[in-house]
Amino acid sequence: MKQSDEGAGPAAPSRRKDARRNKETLLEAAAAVFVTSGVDAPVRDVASRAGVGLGTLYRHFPTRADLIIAVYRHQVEACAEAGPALLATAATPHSALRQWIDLFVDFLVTKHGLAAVLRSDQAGFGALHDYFLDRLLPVCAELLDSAVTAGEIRADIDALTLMRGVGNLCIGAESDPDYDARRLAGVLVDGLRRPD
Amino acid sequence: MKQSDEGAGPAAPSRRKDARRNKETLLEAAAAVFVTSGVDAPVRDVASRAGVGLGTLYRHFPTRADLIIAVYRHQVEACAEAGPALLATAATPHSALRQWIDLFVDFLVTKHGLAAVLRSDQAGFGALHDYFLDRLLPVCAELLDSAVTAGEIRADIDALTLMRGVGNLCIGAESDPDYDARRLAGVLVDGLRRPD
DNA sequence: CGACGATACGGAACACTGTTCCGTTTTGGC
DNA sequence: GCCAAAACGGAACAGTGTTCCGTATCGTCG
Repeated sequence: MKQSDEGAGPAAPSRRKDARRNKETLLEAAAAVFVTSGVDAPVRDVASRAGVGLGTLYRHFPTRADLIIAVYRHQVEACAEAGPALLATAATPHSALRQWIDLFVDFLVTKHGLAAVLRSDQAGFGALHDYFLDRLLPVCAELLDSAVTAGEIRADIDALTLMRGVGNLCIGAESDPDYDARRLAGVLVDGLRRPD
Repeated sequence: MKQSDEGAGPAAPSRRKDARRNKETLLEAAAAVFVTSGVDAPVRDVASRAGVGLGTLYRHFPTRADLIIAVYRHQVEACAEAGPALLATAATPHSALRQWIDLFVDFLVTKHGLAAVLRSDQAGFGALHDYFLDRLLPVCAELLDSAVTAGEIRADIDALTLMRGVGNLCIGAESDPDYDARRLAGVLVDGLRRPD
């Protein structure tokens, strides 16, 4: 309902060897191109780097967002799993929240243009936005709730607003050494503390 | 050196009546189109709404950024002038800073897509970015310095980082009622307070 | 081993941008 | 009224994402 391969299982790999190989090649090419040219790199660059035609790329990844999701899925999963872990090990819920936000910011800041495209309303990027939210919002909400329940922070900021805010703070951070998104995110999380 | 009409005086208006009229018409058309379709609206929409050709538009506003700057110049000026005024009337420098940030956020949030394009690295938008910074950064720096000097806030966030952060927080705020950029900016400014 | 249908491939073609260019039209001074 | 300078209009160019379909390849089945 949300995406092609989310509705009915893990999307059985093709029976054809060339198809499987091309998909793998495309993922590697995309990862390489994203590192050097950012996630906004022309689709043609990815296809040609992989040595395949545009049609092939689009069959495997119907939209640009699907390609980006596939490339970064592992890291998003890792970030999602880190939430509960931090909650268990950190001194306080607020500390866990702060550390988790740091993780999230580091992830975004090291992917050229990801934060920007994450927020984009451009057609076709909705899937990307949705994926991140589906996967990470519950994690953020749990951390936030814990901190609120512990009385450490104010209760008038919801998880969605916080995540979008932090994501927005990361936009452009990778291309400007004078802009310190990490510190800014830290200030934001500081600002959540109960005004008292 | 920076822009067409900034280097050598206020850019003498054309001696031809049709040229002056078209420029005015274009500004009105642009303002109208920006309100309904955002500042990302196709240039063609502005030209056709104004009833002129593309060539005419581009002669008056060599780049899209010039058009946007011209449309919002008044409001940017007003925001810039509000800085010293707030510093003089507010109870504390931090309060003045907060109120000024509120003004800035309100301005950005009410202009569809302005915050996004302000931050954009797209070719041709540098002028827009530079204009905002030239005009508002000194104002922000003064407010920030006053608050730091008064010992109200931490000193490790510079004006550029703060402005870009606040600008980023506003991205997408106009198209999502669940995202409260104003409140988030308030939290950020709260977070600037000396941790003590 | 040799068809043969399903599957996947490649890249030309399309739609939609911003921007440039230049032949044509309009204007204002003489 | 004439004419050079200025401005106009929109076709044409360049760079995107995306679609489409004729062709090539693969895996199976006889």
